[in-house]
Order: sequence, then structure tokens, then C-alpha cells
Amino acid sequence: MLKVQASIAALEYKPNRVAQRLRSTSKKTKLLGLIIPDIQNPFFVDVVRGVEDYAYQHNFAVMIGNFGQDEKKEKLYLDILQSENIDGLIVAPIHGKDKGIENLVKKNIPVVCIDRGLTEIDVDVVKVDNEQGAFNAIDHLLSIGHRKIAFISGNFKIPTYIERLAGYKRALSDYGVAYNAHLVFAKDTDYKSGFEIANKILDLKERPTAIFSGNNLLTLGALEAIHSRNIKIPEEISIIGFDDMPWSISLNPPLSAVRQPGFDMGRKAAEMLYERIQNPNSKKEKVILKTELILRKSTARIE
Amino acid sequence: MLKVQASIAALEYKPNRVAQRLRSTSKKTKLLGLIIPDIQNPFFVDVVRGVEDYAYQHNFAVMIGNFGQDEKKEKLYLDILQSENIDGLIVAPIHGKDKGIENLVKKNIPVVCIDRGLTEIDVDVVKVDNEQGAFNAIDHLLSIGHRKIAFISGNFKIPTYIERLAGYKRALSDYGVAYNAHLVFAKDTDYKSGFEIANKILDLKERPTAIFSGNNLLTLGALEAIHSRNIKIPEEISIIGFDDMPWSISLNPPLSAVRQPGFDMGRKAAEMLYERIQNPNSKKEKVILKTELILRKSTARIE
DNA sequence: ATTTGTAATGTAAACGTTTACATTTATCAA
DNA sequence: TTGATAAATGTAAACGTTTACATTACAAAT
Repeated sequence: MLKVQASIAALEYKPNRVAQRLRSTSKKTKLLGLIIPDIQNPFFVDVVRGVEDYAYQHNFAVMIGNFGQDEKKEKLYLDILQSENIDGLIVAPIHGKDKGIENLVKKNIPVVCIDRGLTEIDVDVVKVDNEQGAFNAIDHLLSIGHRKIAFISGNFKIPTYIERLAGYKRALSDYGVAYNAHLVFAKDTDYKSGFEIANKILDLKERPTAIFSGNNLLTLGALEAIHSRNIKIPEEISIIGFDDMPWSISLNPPLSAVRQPGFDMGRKAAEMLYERIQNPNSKKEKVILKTELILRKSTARIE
Repeated sequence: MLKVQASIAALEYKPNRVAQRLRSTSKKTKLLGLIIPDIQNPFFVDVVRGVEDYAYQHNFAVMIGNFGQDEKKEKLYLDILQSENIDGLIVAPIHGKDKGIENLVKKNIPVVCIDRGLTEIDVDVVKVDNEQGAFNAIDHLLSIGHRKIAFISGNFKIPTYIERLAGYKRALSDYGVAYNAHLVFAKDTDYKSGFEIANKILDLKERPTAIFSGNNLLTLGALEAIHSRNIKIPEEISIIGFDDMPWSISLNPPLSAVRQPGFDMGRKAAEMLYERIQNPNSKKEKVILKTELILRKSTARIE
């Protein structure tokens, strides 16, 4: 290790990663794929940061694709990343039976699912206990007297929202409150959707006394709808949602929320992917993290 | 175009992008690099979305690196993306004399700078008129009677903040108010930094009547500091910052801000990069977009 | 049936590495 | 000095495309 090494240093030779990747059967090329549903959602940004944090420490590059809940776009990114010969993929499947991802797993490409799992196939997953998280929120609302609680959900083909609905139902049933399907609304998972659905809810003849919203963006959208009508939170309506944000405390009013550890999820997923790459045949792992109910000022007792 | 094409379709043949990229001299391989300073900042998320929007339409994949204002990390991503043989790069340089980016430009790799330019070399740029944006904010504050206006800035090696400071100074001088260096603070560009600096400002013996904060995250951090002391906005202190957010209206109070068109900037940058890839020797372009002052309820007149 | 032009297909080299092996050079003990 | 062993270097094939060119197949025109 003399003349050659010296020249390598002298000429500042940088190996061409494309050629490396073409030639070698993975394990050295250091490229991770990350496919997320919505980069606008601060929760997924936390996930990205977690993944990146781990990747950076282990000298991986991360190639990110953002599919905006569009199945075609998800498929495109899957194809692209695959033909980029990535070493592994972290992905939040658009639904539980995602064939594209199933295929990758079957081809033995290391995959770890994040936020949502796959139902038809055994795969590594890191997610949160959505059912319990939703349960805790609704349980809190019920405990302070609310009985008419609307749920602003994301599309029910997304596994996360199915689980959150289950938690919503379980809490209701624990309190002997009948489930009313007219109180649950699902459309997209973005700001606009939260705004629109909240408006519908506020127009209901018998207005709910509380709103449970399915994510960050839905909550923020709902907040705008409520404020634009000058309805007071929590005096006139309570609201609590999934996902906490650093600035939740600065919202009007400081927002109560179900916190998910996004950064930790991302980091854990990257770590699991790393393990999977090293050890393709070890038993698949499911990691289910806990949520935390953070009570601030957006919910109040009613008689 | 018969048997071969038929087989291609029948076997669902997907060309290997790595091999394509290795062999061909760019222009067909469809990979863009995007290096941004802080993916947690919603402004840059808008930029990412804009880039992605254009890229998706033109069948490009986007490889994102997030360097968190860490020069070493920026360099790493530059090296990685370069050895990935990207067709072009969109980057927000960490400072105006960034040698790494200069080198790419000299090597004739298509580069467009976003949010910030380069001083030593001619390069495509899309940015915003930061000087005028800051001027407008401070001018507004001055017009409603404020004279002691603190500035929570990001690090002054970042060109954006140099420009914003210039706008701050110009407005002051237009009103015949002396510039006081003790009123401008610069550390990082994140939430924590905004929180810490705001606390320092609030501790000043002669407390400023208004705060101008340099970005999204700084504003949000400052907000938390102010709220944690139960100081009323805008009665006791006014605040206005760079960057608007969809949910600014739901903050306490609804926040006034200098809006930057992040999505448009991203889209425009991607478009310019596309042009540059097609036409490597055309004249470099500088696009300077306008900011918009959005007045809500976080600033009030003082006597 | 033959020619002609065009569309379709075939061929070989090249992109910059890795891999496996062969060869050369250096190192140390006897 | 010699041999044995290890370290360093050299060599050739392979990864899956693109590129440029050569060849073959297929019409339509003669």
C-alpha cells in the first residue's frame, strides 16, 4: 500500500459510484432509497431527518422520493430507485397490499416499512401504536364530558387511519357511546382537506363539541376553518389531533396532540435497514413505538 | 420495431439506470441532485416540492441531500452526487464563495443556485429580493411608530442574511433612525436559535418594541420564548418575520410575514436546470422574484 | 424475379469500477 | 545469500447499458 495509495491521494481520486454500483452486488455502494407520502407533513420530515442522521453516520446517500399519496407516482419512484440499484429501501406503503413493494421484498431487496406495514407478506416494520394513540385522545375527550366527537381522517385505504379509527371506536364503546358513522370524514391527508372537512363539520345542524383530527396537516387546516368563523377553542369546540409539532405551543390556542416519535422512527428504520442489508435472511422485525398524549389548551371540559 | 419491442413489453423489461448512467454522457439518464440547507424549514420544503413537481413531469428522479448548514456535510453530498453522475444540481450554497460548487460549475456540470448566489463565478440563480423584503417589513414597523427593532438573523456568512440586514439598515436610515448593532443577533437558523435569541432580547434592560426575525424557524422559536413569558403580542411586543406558512393564520396571534414564493422558486430552478442541461453554453440567468408583505395581527402601532 | 430503399435486428467496443487470480516486489529469518 | 512469506501491483473479465456501424428482413417498384 504505497505508490498506488499515494497516487490515489495525490490525484484526489474519487471512485465513480455509478460504476461501483453497476459492478458490485450491493453491500458497498451505499445508496438508500426513501419513499415518503408527503414531504409537507412535518411528521415525515422528522422521519427523513432520522433516516438521514443514521445514513450520514454510516456514509450512505439517501435518495428521496415524495409520492403525495399518488399510487402511480409511488410506483414510478419504486421503479426508478430499483433501477438505480439501491442497497435498500425505506418506504411508507400507500396501502397494506402494495404489490410494488411486495415484489421488491420477494426479489430479496432489503426493505423496511415505516409508519405502515404490509398485510400480505412478512416485512420489517417500524410504526407506532396508532390504535392506542387514537384511543388515548378520544378517551381524554370522553373523560371531560364530550360525547359528540367528529373524526377528520385521512383516506381509509391508508392502514394508519384504519387503526386510528379502531382506537376511536374502542374508546367510544368503552364509554358506552354509540358509534356514529356520520361523524367520521375522510378525504385526503393535507391542509386543504382538513380545512374543507372542518367546514363541513361546523355546518352540521347538531355541531360536535370536539374534533379529533388524523394528522398534522388536517389539524392545521381545521384550525384555519375554525378561526375563520371566529369560533373559540376550546370554549366552543375542543380539538386534538395526531402529531405534535415544535410550534404547537405557539398556536392559538396551544394545541393538544398525540405525539409520534418521527425522528426516532426514521433512525430506527435506517438502523433496521442496515441490519437487513448485512443479514438478508434474519427474521423480520416489527417495532411498535409508543405515542404520547400531550395536553395543552385546545380541549376543555363540558358539562 | 416488432419482435424486439414486443419482447420488451412482454418481459416488462426495465432498463437499468445505473448502466445507462455509466455509459451515456448525461442528457438521458434523468437524475437531478438537490442540496438544501434545512429540510425542517417549511420554506425549503416548498422549494423541494417545486423542484419535484417539475422533475416528475419531465421524468427526472431527484436525489436530495440535506446539509443542515454544515459545510463538511455539504461537501460530502457534493462529492456523492457528483460521483453519482447527476445530470445537474440545484443547490443553496452555504456561502457566496463556496469552492465545491464553483468547481462543479467549472467542470461544466449544470448547476443552478437557489435562494443564494455565488460571488466569485457566473452561475444561474433564482432567488428573492431579500433586501427589499426586509426593507418592507422594517419600513412597516417604523411606519407604525417602532424605533427599537431587534433583528434575529441567521449566520451572516449566509448571503441571504447579509441582504436582509442591508434592507433592515436602509429602512432605518430612511427614517433617520441610527443603526444599533446591539439590536442584531445572529446564530443558527433553527427553532432553538430563535428561542434562545428571543430570550436574550426579552432580557434586555431597554426592551425593543418589535422583533424582525430572519426566517420561519427563528420566528417560531421566538414565538415560544415570548409566550412562555406570557408577553402579549402585539400589545407588548410586535413581531414580523421572513417566510409565510399556510398555518401562520392559526398562530397566536395570526402572524405577519414576508412571503417568499418557495414553490415557484423550486419550479423555476428546475426549469432553468433543464434548460442548462439542454444548452450548456447559453448565457447564465439570474431570476429575482418578489416578496410580499403579509400583514396580519402580530404588529401594532405604538405611540 | 430482381432491385431498391427503409425498417428491423445484430455486433462489438466502451463507460469505470470490482472480482479473482497471477505476478512482481519487499521483508525477514535462517 | 537464499528461501519463504507477505505485501503490493498487474491483468482480464464482467456488470448492463449506449453508440456507431454492419447486416439482414421486408416491402413496394421495376
